[in-house]
Amino acid sequence: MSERANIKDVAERAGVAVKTVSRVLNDHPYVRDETRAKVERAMKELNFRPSVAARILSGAKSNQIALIYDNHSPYYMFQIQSGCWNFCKENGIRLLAQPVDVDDPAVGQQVRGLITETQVDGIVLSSPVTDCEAVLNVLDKLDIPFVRISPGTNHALTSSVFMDDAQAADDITTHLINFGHRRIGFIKGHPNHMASEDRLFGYRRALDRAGIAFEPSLIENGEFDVESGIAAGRKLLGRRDPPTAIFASNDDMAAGVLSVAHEREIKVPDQLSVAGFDDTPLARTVWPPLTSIHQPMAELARAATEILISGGDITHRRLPHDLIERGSVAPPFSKDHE
Amino acid sequence: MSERANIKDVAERAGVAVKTVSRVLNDHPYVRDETRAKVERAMKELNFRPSVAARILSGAKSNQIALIYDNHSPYYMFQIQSGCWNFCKENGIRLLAQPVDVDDPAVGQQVRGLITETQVDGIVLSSPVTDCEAVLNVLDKLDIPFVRISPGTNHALTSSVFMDDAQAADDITTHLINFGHRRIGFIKGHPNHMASEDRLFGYRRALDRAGIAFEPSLIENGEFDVESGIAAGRKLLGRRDPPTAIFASNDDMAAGVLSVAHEREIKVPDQLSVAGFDDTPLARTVWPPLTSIHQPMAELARAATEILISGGDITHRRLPHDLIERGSVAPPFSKDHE
DNA sequence: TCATTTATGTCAAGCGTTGTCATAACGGGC
DNA sequence: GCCCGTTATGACAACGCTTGACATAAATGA
Repeated sequence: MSERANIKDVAERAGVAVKTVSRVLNDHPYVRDETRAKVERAMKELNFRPSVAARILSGAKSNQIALIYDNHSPYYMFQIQSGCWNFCKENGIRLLAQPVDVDDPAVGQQVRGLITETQVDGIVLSSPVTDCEAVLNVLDKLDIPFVRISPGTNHALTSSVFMDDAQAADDITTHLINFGHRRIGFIKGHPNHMASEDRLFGYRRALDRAGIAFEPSLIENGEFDVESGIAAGRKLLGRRDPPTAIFASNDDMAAGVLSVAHEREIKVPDQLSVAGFDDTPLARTVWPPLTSIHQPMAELARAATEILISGGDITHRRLPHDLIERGSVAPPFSKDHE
Repeated sequence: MSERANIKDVAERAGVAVKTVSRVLNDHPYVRDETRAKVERAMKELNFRPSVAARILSGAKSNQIALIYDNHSPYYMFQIQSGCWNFCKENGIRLLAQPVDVDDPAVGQQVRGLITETQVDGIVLSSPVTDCEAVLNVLDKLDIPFVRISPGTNHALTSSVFMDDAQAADDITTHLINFGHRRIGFIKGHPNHMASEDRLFGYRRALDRAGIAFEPSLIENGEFDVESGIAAGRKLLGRRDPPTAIFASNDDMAAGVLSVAHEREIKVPDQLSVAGFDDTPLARTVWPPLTSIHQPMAELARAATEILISGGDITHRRLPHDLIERGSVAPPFSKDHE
C-alpha cells in the first residue's frame, strides 16, 4: 500500500501500455479521452507520482525552476517568493528557492552547481542578483533561460519585468508639491541598488517641472534601513531651516524619520510630512501610517515566472505602481492653523 | 566546453573506472589518496557536477530536504528559511522551500506529491504545519524522517525543537510587575496557534506568583496582526480603569497598541507601558522601540535541520529565549512625576 | 474501396549514478 | 613461500522514465 507505484504499475492497472501512460503524462495528442480517463483513474488509485529524477534523466524537462535571490528584506523576499510560487503552483511546476550571496566570489560556481545538479528548466533572478556579473556569465554559458525582476543594467539583453521607479518617485514628490511643500528633503537608498538613483532622478524631475530649485543639501544618503533613516532624519530635522516634508526612498527609512520626529516631538503630519516607498506592512504599522508607493513585488515575480515558462522571445514588461495615501502627508505649516 | 561532463568523462580523463569516481564523490573509504587527487583534478578540469537526478534514481540519498511552511509573517518565514539554509549550505544539502496551505483539503496530497516526486531525504516542518493532521499522516505513512519546529501537540512522538513560550511570557510579565505594574492588560494571539495559550498561561503564572489577582476583563483576543492589536488596544484603553501596562502576545499587536496610544496622545512609556513578543524588526522600528522577547527562530530552524540530518533517535531540544529591554516599559504613573 | 488520420502497442536504447559482486594488489604471520 | 585479511579498483546491472522506430488496428473520408 505504501510502496511507490511506478509507471508500469499504472499501465497494468489501467490495462494499457506503458507508452500510453507516458503519453497521458506528457499531454501527447492521439490519446482517446476514454483511455486518458482510465489511465488517470489508475494513477489516482495507485497514488502515482512520476519520479522527477527519472524524468530528468531521460532527457525531459524537469518541470522545476529556480528563484535566486539575495535580499535582506524579509518582506521583499516573501512577496517575490509568493508571486513565483503562485504561478508555479497553478502550473504544476516545482520551485527551488535559492538564496545566494552576491558578494561571495564563488557565487558563480554555486549557481552553476545548482543548474547542473538539479537540471532546472529556467531561472528567475531577483534584485540584486539581477546585476551580478558572475551569475549572468554562468547563465549565459549554460544557455539556460532566465528572467530578471527589476534589473538595473542591460535592460535590453534579457527578459525582464520592472516598474518605473523614476516615475513613481516623481509621482510622490509631485504629490507633496501639490500639498504645497517647497522644501522637500530626500533620503537616498542604498548605493548598490540601481533603483536608488532612479528614485532620486524622479524626485529631481518633479521639482524641476514644478519650477522648484534643486537644493543638494536637502539630500541625505541612506542604506534602506531604519538606522540610516534615523541618521538622515536627524540631520535634516536638525537644520536651522528644516524641510517641511521628507521623502524617504523606502518605508524603513521613512519609519526612521518618524522615530526622530517623535523623539523631538515634531507632529506628523501637522508639522512635518513624511512619505515612504514600497508600501511594506511597516507603512501601515507605524504611526501615523505612511503615504507610500505600492511596488507590485508579487505581481512582478509572478509576471517574471510567467514569461520564463511561456518561453518566447525576449520580453519586457512594465507593471504599474500605485500611490497609496495614508496619514503622513498634509499641507505644510498646518500647525499655524491649530 | 559548455557540454555537461558526466561521471564517465571524469573517469576517462582520470584514467580510472566510473565506480572509482563515484567512490570519490561519496567519500567512500578504500580510495588511495593519489587516485583521489587524480579524480578530483579531472572533476575540476571538466567542471563536473554530479546529477542529483541520476543519484536519486539509482537509489541513493537525494541530499535534498524540504522545509514546509505556511505562515503569513514574512519575518518568521525569513528567519526559518535562513536557519535551515545556513545549515544546508554548510553541509552540501539542497533545500526545497515548500509553502503549503494547511486549510487546503488537498494539503496531504501535495506533501505526498512533493516527497514521492523529489525523493527528499527528510522534512522540516514549521508552525503551523507542525500540527496539521493531514500532513502528519502522510509523513507517517511514507515513513520519512521529519523534525518539527515549535509544535503544539504530541510533543513526544517526533523530534522537535522549541522554546518555552510560557516561561518567556512569565518572564516579561514579571518584568512588568517588577516595574511596579499591577493592572496588566494581555492580548492573546491567534486561536489556531498553540503558543497563544502558552503565553497566556505564562502571564497568569507570573501574576499568580506575585499574588496579583487574575482579572479576566483585562484579557482581549487578538489574531497576531496589527489590526487586532489596535482593536484590543482601543478596548483596553477605553476602559474607565485602563491598565497601566499592556503585554501583547506579539510585536505586531503591540505596535497596534502603540498606534492607539499615539492616537489618544497617551505617552508611552510614561503613561502606559507596552511589551511585545518575538523581537521582530518591527520592535526596533516603531516608536518607542518595544521591549520584547527574542524568539530564536533562525536558531530553532537550524537546530531542527541539524537533528534531521544527523538522523538519530527522537530528539527534543529547547532553545533559550531572551528578554530584550527597549524603551516601551517604565514604572506606572510616572506622568505624576513630570 | 483505398488512402489517411487517429489511437495504441512492442521493443530497445539511453539518461548518470550507485549497489553488488568480483577481482587484483598488498602486507603480515606462520 | 603460502594463506589470509585488508585495501583498492573494476564490470555490470538496476533505478523509472522518455523517446523513437516501427507495427498494427480502428475510424474517417473521398
